Amino acid sequence: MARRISERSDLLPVLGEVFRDHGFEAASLSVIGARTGLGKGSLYHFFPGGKEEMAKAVLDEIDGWFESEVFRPLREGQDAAAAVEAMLVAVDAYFRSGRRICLVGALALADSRERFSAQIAGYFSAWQEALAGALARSGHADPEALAEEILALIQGGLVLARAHDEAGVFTRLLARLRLKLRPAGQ
Amino acid sequence: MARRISERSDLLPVLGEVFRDHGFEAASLSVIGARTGLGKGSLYHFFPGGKEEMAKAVLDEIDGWFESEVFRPLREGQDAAAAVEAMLVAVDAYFRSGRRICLVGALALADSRERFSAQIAGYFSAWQEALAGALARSGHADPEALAEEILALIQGGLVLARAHDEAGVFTRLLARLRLKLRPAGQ
DNA sequence: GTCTATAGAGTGATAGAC
DNA sequence: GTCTATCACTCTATAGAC
Repeated sequence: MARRISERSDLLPVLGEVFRDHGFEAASLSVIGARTGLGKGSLYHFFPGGKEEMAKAVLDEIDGWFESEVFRPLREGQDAAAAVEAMLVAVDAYFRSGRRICLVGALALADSRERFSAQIAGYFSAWQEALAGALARSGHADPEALAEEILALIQGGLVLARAHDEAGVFTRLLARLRLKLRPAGQ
Repeated sequence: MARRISERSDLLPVLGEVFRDHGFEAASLSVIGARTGLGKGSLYHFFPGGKEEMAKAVLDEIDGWFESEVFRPLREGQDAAAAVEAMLVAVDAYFRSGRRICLVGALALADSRERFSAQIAGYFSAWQEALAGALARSGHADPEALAEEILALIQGGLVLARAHDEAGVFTRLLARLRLKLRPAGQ
């Protein structure tokens, strides 16, 4: 019974992809076991709270990634317009130009939404506030509404890309968004 | 064994709400039975193909509703700008100003997506083509891209409204969209 | 008798918890 | 691995309309 070096934090990216692929309900412990290479015993050792604890840990990890790679740069970037552009680059990379869905958005629409409502709402609120701040600093009018619109475009773009199974939709929407943001930026 | 008058078409709205509330996977036959007031016998009598046939029938009904209430008016409306405005009114009513999610969009993000991919893609394609036509007739530049953007805003707005459990997001996005569409309209 | 709508016990498979 | 609950689904049995 070899003791394969597994750490909770190593499991989170795999769990994230499993939940993205199947959703929370349909991600069964056997699928999770197959993808992680761990038995149910090990999974419950790392996550005594079961699937719910797994999903919460994944959401925390996602929130942490966006906090350091997206939200904080938006808040602290000297050049606000450049920070917004950097956000678009990071978002395009993270969502693989529309080939990867947003787990937080998907959970918001799912049956299990209430279990994670605090984390879901927190993620979008933090994003919107950080983005609105950067938009305000770069001279855009009504930055809160514009930030809301940009978040909706991103989430809707991911829905449409998945619906058509064609990532181009997402790329086109981001390109149009860039054009719209440019005039005020320089 | 009283013979209560049930028709397949009467069940579809209820089934639609069950799938909206729980998603396809998590909508169990016992939940469906409880909400419809029918036993498994009746459900399998109306839908021999089980849950999958139920969902496909619901998607067909949704597509039919949008076809007659949204897509056809967009295609055939004499005043194209008024037809687009009428679409926004119909969409706001259908999604209860953001309190009701789009089942088609939710399925696009779900595990079961592949079973319904043709219907999902068809719904969004028909919508986008009809909308792009009306936008072109009312004088908008790049109508395909604008139609794509409007669809993404609607879908993203529904995600955000659900994420924040606050329908106001959706209403605000629609209001902003109206402002953006007005200049070219008159 | 036939057809349609109904009810629900019973099937094997599989779920998540531990 | 073991547990119990629940899953989707099958099947038999009904009642009433024709």
